[in-house]
Amino acid sequence: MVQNRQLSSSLEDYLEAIFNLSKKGKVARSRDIAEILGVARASVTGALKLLNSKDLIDYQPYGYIKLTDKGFQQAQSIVRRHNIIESFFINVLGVDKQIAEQAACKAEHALGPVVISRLLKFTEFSTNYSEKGTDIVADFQKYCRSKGV
Amino acid sequence: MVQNRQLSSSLEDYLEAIFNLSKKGKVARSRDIAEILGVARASVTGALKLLNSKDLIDYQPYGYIKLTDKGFQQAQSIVRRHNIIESFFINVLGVDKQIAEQAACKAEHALGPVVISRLLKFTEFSTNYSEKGTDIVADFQKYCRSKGV
DNA sequence: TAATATAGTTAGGTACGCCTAACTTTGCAA
DNA sequence: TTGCAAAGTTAGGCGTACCTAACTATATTA
Repeated sequence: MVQNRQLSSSLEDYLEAIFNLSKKGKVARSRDIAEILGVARASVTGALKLLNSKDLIDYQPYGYIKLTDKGFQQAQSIVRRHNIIESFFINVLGVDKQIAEQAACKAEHALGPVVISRLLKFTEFSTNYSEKGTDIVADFQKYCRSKGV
Repeated sequence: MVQNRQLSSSLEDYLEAIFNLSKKGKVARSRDIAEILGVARASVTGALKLLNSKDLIDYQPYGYIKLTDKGFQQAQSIVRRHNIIESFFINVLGVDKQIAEQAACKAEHALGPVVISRLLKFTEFSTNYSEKGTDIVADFQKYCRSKGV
């Protein structure tokens, strides 16, 4: 293990990809990580070494890639952030899933805990509000259409 | 002039800082740019050369720093994005100005035009909505307080 | 089981964005 | 007007995050 300070955006992306691949019952494979992140296989190897040295994955050359407990925790919290943002974009702003996903990938590295927690609350809130006879989301969509967006 | 592809986040920040300094009637000075962005003076020099080569500022060593028309346009659109995001954070999410500013600085490089335009619309919308007897913003604040956020 | 395709690694290189240290230029004050 | 502090530049270096090319290990399949 090497250091504990914040992961770079890039390493967060690798960790997230590993998490998402593992979730599908599959073992995360280097090839797939490269594919998902759009980088060369050699770049994945480098990242795996770093994540390993930070004790976030168990990894040795040509071996399986497995999240450690610590890595799993951290990946979960990254994915959670991602989902909060994506869900806000889709369910409140009404952005297309594909664009929302893409935007969430980038924004998840930019938004701090305060904003994230407010976004979550806002998404909850607008759902609750809908139940009380005032459908914010629907009205916002209407508003957008009326403005030609 | 060298190339026209998208500015890096970093260069956008420099351009934005120059714009903001110029706006205050002041000539943008290297020292101040360094201060605002929290980088060494030498880093500013490097960035100025790049911005100059991209025809976004008029600059020569030891000379004044002035935005070109093209640079001004681009800076304006960067600042506009920034303001849309910051305004949404403050006026809809109810985040503190200081945190909102900071978050907007980062998010402005992450969010694409679709999301930005929706954020703008949403901020407009929630204001309009307030005028019609349903104050979303106030209700959201209440909701947050009730959830202890 | 040997040949071969695929996965993964290593080595070496590039671009970017920052840094420090040492230098030059500029501007102000004695 | 000179001389010193501040502003700005240059040179050189570092870390991150990529890349390609060439290699090694693993898996497949004939």
